[in-house]
Amino acid sequence: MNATTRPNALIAVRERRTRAGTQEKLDHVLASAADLIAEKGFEATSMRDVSAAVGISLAGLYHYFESKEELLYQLQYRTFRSLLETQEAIAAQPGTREERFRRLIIGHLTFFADHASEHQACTFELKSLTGERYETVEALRRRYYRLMTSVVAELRDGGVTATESKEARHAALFIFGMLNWVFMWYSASRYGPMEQMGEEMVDLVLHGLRGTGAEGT
Amino acid sequence: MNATTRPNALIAVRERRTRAGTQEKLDHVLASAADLIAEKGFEATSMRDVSAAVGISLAGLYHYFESKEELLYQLQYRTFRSLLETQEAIAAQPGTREERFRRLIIGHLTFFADHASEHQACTFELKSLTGERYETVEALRRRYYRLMTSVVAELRDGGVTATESKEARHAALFIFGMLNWVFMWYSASRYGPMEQMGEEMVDLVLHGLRGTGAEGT
DNA sequence: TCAGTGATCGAACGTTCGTTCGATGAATAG
DNA sequence: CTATTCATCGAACGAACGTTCGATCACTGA
Repeated sequence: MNATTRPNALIAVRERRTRAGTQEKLDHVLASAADLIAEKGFEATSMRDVSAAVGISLAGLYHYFESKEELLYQLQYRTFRSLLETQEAIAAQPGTREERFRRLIIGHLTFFADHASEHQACTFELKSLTGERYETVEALRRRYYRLMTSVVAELRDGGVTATESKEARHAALFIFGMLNWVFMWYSASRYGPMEQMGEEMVDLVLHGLRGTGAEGT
Repeated sequence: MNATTRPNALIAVRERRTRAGTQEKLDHVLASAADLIAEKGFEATSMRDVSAAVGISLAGLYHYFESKEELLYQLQYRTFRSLLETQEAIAAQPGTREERFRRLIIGHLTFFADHASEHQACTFELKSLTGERYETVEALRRRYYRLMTSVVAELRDGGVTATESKEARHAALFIFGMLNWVFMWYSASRYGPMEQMGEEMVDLVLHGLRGTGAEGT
């Protein structure tokens, strides 16, 4: 049972003893790496770039991550894990279907507005992970997709069908496109707070382009 | 006036005399490169990969493209140019606002369904271009954005306002998200023809999640 | 106090990368 | 027919990459 080759060691990487402050430094490395990856892409970001940005030596970086892919895996895994916790808590709160949908949309947007670099690194570097690491992150992603799809299907199908309709599942995928594409162009200074962006998106999805007119100038 | 350093030589690369079949081979190289870039990403795709996939030598590749970035530029420029021609022709055809909107949505989806690799290379490798090459492609992208936004604004604002409303511009960006995200998960065998996907998307955008109910099972 | 180990480092290894060079067929214009 | 240009190639260059190694410090538990 070797620690480096044990197949299920992906999650419990930090189980061995560490000195105080090590976890914080690891988080700092991941945050800096996310910024670099968001700016230049994962392949174009070298371990030397990361080591320079975070202020430790190249060899020292390998004390925290056994490989470059492991670094990206940790980044994606922690981000999705945190998003899922946040959104599942939001989905569990009481309220009408519309209210739950609205809270999830705004929850997604505000979460990634606070983690813009992580969003880029998670969205555009999907296939930079391989094998078990890819599957583990993909499982999280699927779980999040199912959460959102169930809420969309409640809205579209009226909560009367046992299984989601094909159109509802497609609509959920369309909505994911809106949610994630926002970060291709959004900036708070040009577009105002993300919460209002979420309100506009909810209005579009609930009522269509002609809308209720309630949000007019 | 050196051909390699002249600033405006980006478009008219093929102005010098070529032998018969050269243009076809150039297109073939770009198509193969698009497949590789879509599969592995631009940075991870080496010139050696491209040369092997297309069956010419590494040095021979540099007869067609002066650099790796020029190859990506040609790929993106030609793709957007072709998309713009197609969609501007569609937008010019007669019909109601709803019909024009529907034709453009389906036009976008079917164009990239036929050019899936090019879509990935154009969407996820934006910032792999630099300087003038980036600006040239970005100008095409903006032109396409304005075309779509004007049609969305006609629908949302009822064609009565001289300038597009903020909400209409945001809605157009949301719709771009749907349109482009489709290719993250779409496959014809699992989801059926892209035309129907477009119909469902148009219904969602026009009437919202509760919709008209006309497309029910 | 002192062994053990967590944390960090400079230097190097082997590989792959984008690009260039000089040479050689193959087509074409005069 | 011949000079020119297009098209193609093998080989190489220098740089950058991910990763490893062995050696130090600096804590920490007994």
